[in-house]
Amino acid sequence: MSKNLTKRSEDYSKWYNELVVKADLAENSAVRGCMVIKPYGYAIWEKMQAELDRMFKETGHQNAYFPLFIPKSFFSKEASHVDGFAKECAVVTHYRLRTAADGKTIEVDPDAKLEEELIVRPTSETIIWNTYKGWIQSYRDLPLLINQWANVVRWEMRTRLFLRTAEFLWQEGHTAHATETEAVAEAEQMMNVYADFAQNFMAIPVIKGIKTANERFAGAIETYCIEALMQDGKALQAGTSHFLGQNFAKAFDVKFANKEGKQDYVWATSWGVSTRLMGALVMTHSDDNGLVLPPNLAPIQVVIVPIYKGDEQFEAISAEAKQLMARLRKLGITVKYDDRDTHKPGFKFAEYELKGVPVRVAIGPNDLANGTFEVARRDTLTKETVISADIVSHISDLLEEMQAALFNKALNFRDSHITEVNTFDEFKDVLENKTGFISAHWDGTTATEEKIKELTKATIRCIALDRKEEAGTCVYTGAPSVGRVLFAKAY
RNA sequence: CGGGGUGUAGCGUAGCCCGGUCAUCGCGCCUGGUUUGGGACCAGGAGGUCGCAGGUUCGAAUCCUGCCACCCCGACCA
Repeated sequence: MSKNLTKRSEDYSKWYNELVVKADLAENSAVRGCMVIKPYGYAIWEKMQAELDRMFKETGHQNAYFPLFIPKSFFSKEASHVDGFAKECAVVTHYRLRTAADGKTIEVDPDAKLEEELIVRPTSETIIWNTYKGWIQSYRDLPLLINQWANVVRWEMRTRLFLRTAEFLWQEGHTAHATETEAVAEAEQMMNVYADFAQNFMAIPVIKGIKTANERFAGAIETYCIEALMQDGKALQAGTSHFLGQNFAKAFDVKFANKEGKQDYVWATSWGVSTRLMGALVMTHSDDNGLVLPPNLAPIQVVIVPIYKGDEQFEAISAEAKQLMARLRKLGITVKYDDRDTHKPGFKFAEYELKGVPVRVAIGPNDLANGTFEVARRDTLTKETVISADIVSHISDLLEEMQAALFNKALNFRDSHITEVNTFDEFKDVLENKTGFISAHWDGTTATEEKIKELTKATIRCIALDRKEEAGTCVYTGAPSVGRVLFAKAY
């Protein structure tokens, strides 16, 4: 086995793919564009799910589940929505197979053609709003705050593990409100929930902002987003929250009686994050030795590796290891004791580094004699010797410290890759040579945005919510601008 | 869907131009032994319809045609 993964600088894509596969997170399946999420990768996703679900419930949301199939006619009800998704839908046309004339193969039974084709959901706005129509009559039924954990299918031309697969797992929140103000507040709240989750739980710094009209979700009035920066200097949209106005309510005729007894259309939001966050995790923190997991997300937070000669030493070390394991578990820390005698310690060290286990404790005869443990941390790859009396609090503190250290490291990288530019030459130079976000004035037109994209491949990632008001002139056209926006090449 | 590339054992590959002892090598796997503080070593062993289907030929991994899959670049996107 080659000791190092492909150098990031040479080919980041290859590095990423190999890392995902070698860290045992996922692989391409036999089905075009789909992926198999392997147990270790899925365990990370489960941790993310649990935390997000907790945050959704704390903000008053409930989970529900809606059908996988959407009648084609639902889709055509919201015009811009269908425009946005029509080109990437899987469609069910038949409901039965039969044995072919050759008696061996199976073919689609032409007699079993559906009256109306079913779309495999690429997102669930339409089927959900069709359902909400029956649930909402009065302002007393509002707000309706629902989330669903589901899989969706988007027939993408080109796929990439975690970042863009034909089928992916996600959650999608769909809420209905009596007023515009309340719906906008909900969309903003969920963007903040996502930002908190990304930063505090995944240790991924993000920029909160709104999308330009060009980048907006199909059918939305406003799209809020969180944008992250990967180690190769490309941006990744990590989550979105949409204010949908009354577009879907009108399309599906969802009205309610307000306090004055008047009929009005409800106001909507939708918001989602997906298994793409797994890709963000890999591309934000990992290094050439493998995955680097923030302690909050690590399926195994601490691994204990024994170093021994002979059964007697093994027994003594195991006793010590098991005692430490029990004490750590009492604090809610997940620990694995790797007592396999089929692999040498060095092999195990490398293996757990590849998997991104945050803390490794080694116990050998020297430690046994001295009453110490060797503690190694994954992020810095440093080792230190800790005495028995301090070991539990040391590890507990270390996990917290690492969580913060990973965030700060990513934050420093991100902040040092936001560059203000004032000329288009500078824009192109920074984009090609330094990479990252470019903060530049823009005249606010879609035409300019598209022209810049055509010339440089950079898109406007977002208009940051915390940008300062600053008069200037557009970096491309020289027309007046009220503030800077963030450009980047993106995944 | 357009351009480029690849497909040989579980993984990574050599061979293809120039058809014939060519199915190569490394890792992994199995057995035995010695090892164990950073991916062990020695010896022996198992494992392949050379992506699939046709064609050319006495003979095809190698040449031709079609198809499929994957990767990269573009368009699209969470």
